[in-house]
Amino acid sequence: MTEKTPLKKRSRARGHGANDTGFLDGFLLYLLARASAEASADLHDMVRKRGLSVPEWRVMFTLHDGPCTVGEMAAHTLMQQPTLTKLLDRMETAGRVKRQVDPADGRRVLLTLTPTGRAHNDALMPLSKDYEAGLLAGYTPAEVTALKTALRKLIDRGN
Amino acid sequence: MTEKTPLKKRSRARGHGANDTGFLDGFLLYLLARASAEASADLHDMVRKRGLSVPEWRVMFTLHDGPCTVGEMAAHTLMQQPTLTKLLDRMETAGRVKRQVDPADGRRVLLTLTPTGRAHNDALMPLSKDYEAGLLAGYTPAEVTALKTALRKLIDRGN
DNA sequence: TCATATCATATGAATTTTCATATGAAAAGG
DNA sequence: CCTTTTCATATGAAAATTCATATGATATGA
Repeated sequence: MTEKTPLKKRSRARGHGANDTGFLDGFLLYLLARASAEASADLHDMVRKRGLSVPEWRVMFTLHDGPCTVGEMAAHTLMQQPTLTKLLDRMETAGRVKRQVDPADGRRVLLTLTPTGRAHNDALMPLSKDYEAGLLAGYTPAEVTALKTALRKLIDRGN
Repeated sequence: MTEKTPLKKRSRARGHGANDTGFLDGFLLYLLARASAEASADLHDMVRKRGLSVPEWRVMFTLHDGPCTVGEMAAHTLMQQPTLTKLLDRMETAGRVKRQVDPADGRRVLLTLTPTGRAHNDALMPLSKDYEAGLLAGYTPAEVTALKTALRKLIDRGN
């Protein structure tokens, strides 16, 4: 009877027990991981509702910006290469992406979206933009810029 | 001969092909996920070198701040509950954590560190602090505060 | 131009995670 | 009380991920 509300189930889990003012709460890597997970949760639910897993969606979103090789994709989507290869097998079977050997270098495989994949993507793109806008509603433009700059700095530091 | 350098292998993967100035590079959720992954990578490598998986380490780190239930732990470590239950099975077998039914509520299970677990933890704690200090070296204290505040805001927004 | 080293992706067995659901404990209602 | 509902954790089969390594393509050097 209860309509089943899969969205927003990860809501409480805070405010009691221990773990509220401990070491972790000031630890940058924890804040990053948790902010990333919490901020993405609802969008990820929407993505799954449309029949895509989050890794699949990441792959397709990356391809929106143009084709790339398997290795580049692995780095971009934060996956290990064998994990990605197997995901690509499934996505190729599902008709969402296409693999073709790079004519310039027979070791590389170039990935592109199929029309089907592009359609999925186009449907999700505005959704994602709206979602991000909603997330950032409580911040001033300066704050947003500062946050993104700081994040980019962290990313580059790793490379 | 080459000493094997497992650290810092995820280094290039940027600067060519497409995907350098596309949609993704400005997308907050992408920046968050990637910053989290890149910033943590080397510490995670150190953790694994000491014989812990990253999820195990997260569980133990959380317990450093005090005992908690399985559900609280799942929320804190960003895992699904069945995933955590099975991880706990392994960690209990390995002698790192202890489970005991909450005397106040027979449904809940309270988690604590064993002495062995605590020892691992104590060894990793200073390492983690140093690592974070290194990460934040390029930022002013004000920037650090602003970043952490922004991240906390994102976390709270989800709840 | 052959070895040989290196690089990019694929493969397979073992491990881990997930999804759906079961189990058992407390709360609520009659 | 006794039934029903809700809550917290566990379980089991299926799916995805990982680790180590294989495969096949391209540089490199004698």
